[in-house]
Amino acid sequence: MSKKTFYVTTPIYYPSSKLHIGHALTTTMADTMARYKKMLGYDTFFLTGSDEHGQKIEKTAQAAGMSPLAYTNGIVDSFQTLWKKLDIGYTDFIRTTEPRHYETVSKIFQTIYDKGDIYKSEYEGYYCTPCETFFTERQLDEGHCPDCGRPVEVVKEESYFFKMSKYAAELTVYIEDHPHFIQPETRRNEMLSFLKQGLEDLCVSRTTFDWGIPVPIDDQHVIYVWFDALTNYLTALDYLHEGEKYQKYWKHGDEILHLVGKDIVRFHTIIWPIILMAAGVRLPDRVFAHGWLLLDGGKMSKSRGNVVDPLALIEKYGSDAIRYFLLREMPYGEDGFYSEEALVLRTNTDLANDYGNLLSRTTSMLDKFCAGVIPGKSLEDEVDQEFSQMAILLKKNYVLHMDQLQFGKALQEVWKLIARGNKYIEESAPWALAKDATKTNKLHTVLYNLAETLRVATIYISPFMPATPAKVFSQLGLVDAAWQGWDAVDFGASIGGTRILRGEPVFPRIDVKEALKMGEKPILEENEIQESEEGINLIGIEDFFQADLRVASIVKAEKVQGTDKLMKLSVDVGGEPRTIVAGIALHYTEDELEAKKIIIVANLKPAKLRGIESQGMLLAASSSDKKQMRLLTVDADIASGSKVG
RNA sequence: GGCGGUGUAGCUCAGAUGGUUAGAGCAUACGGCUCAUACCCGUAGUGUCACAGGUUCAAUUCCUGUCACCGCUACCA
Repeated sequence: MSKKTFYVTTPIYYPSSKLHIGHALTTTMADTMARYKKMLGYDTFFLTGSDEHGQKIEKTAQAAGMSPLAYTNGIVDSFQTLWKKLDIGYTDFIRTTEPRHYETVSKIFQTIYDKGDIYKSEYEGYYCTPCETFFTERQLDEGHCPDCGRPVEVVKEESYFFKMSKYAAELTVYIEDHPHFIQPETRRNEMLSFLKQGLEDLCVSRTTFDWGIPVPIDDQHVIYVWFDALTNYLTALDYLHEGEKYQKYWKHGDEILHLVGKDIVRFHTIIWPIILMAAGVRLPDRVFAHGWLLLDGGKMSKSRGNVVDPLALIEKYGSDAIRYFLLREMPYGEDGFYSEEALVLRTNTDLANDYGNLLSRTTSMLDKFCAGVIPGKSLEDEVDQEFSQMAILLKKNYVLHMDQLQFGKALQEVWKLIARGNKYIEESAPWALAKDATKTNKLHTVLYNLAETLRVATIYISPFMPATPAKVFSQLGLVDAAWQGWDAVDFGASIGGTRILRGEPVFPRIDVKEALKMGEKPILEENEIQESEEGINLIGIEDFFQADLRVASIVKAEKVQGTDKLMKLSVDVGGEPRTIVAGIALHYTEDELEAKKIIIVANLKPAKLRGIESQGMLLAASSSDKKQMRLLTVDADIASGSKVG
């Protein structure tokens, strides 16, 4: 019999800025779920990725004088670094800029178009000309552009539309017939009431920017947002060729689960199912919306400067502690609160005092009273039996809560067993038993039960905290994988005779005052410039030398037609002519630039900007408000092509 | 504006088809223990269960109203 399958996804994140701890929440949930299902023996596929198209990326990259792809490459790297540090074990990482995705999106679009569910019409929206952006009525700030505050105008644009209206009734029936499709319940109700108002057709293409997947039947248009972004869930499974992964995890899969934040529920529970219906593809089983991780009562946002940098946090407290905090503290489907103090408190009480200390006192007693060997169980009275009974109940509740994504409750169940262990020590006072030769049997039973409690609890904990189990099992001497898996989760295994290896505390107690002293300035990411000044991300000299910096002299400068910021520079690098496109036209005129000696990155991957290939990047300093920008140059003449470094 | 939700111990929250003393964890106080990471164990509290009416023998639990907060109310990636 083949294994049951489980497919879990996170949203693909938008790389216009760095990830914060809120993103880490969704991804940690997905990872924990994937590890849990894997532990239970499911054939599991876990997908995360990045959503790299759109006007915002196009503009940001342009402002940085980079191609969109070059720009997102760097950010995607930072995503992957974070996931690695958080022990996120995804099966695949999808980028919407990959060829496989282009082809998949085109295929779906074409399929639905051929079916007659996509048609050409006119999109009417509020347009801010200086910002080159469309807004909806809701987004407007008292009738003005929310970005620049200037008045907007109503503009019509030719667009392709997706006939969502056609499927509204069918979707409503589906949601009603599948009570667990949208969770939690309140979100489901919101979506049903949204559907009750009827659906409008959805605008799925744009002509105002280019950075996206072209509409297959009309290259004047690029596919807009949701058709592109949501389809990633199928791309990664090779829906394109209806390949093996697609057959196994999607078409005939046992469970498909999308984890999302509450802000994008509608897209996943209305638009996405309808795309699938139109394309004749099976719908996912569950879309779970979690709440936001709020910071001391306020929403985390870049502009408020209170974005928590997860990397710094991991560095300081370790990834398992962060994961534990996130999963333990977030109430089901609702917003939770983060503060460094709460994190430290949680880590100390649950991980250090209860769990870590139980290991510490158990291994210490095994060393002192049993010569470092876990004894066999040699007696069993009522108290001892309580453990096996608790463990049975724990298993039942744990599975129940995990399947409902009630991570906090599942953990609380595990901690009941841990707490029982600590209480049991007090009740049976092994140090007293050890002094009485007639009570050796009891002593051995007590210590066996404690070791067994730790072993079992650690199995339950392992999907939440991937790094910890190895340490604990090693201290308990239970290095054989046979003791560590779900098959061995029942209390009462024959671990007697195992030699333990007491070690350092797995979760040292954190001095709250000490930790928060830096907490006068908690771990917050002020902005990227400051961060680099403070040198938080230290790099080695070899990293630096990866960039080939050269002196170049500008031969000719000309503004790129139809842009505000771009300047096309013809430069000479030690006799080699090159073209560089840079976003400096607001700060320099053509004349000012000519004959200047500048510093360029000579080994940057070429990128096309406005159709012009830019073969490198120049270095310039800009003030934090971007109003000032000055080129790097040399303070006296030196030959072009000279190496910098 | 419309629809929906929430308001319970200092904090985070559980709970009751209405029925004698309303719960858990954390924090606090006191006591105990010494195997342990100043840890663990025990004990002790404190609550007009948002406010005002109503139904009922009986409401914090049901109903109505008020106040406060929150979510949804389509093109944000």
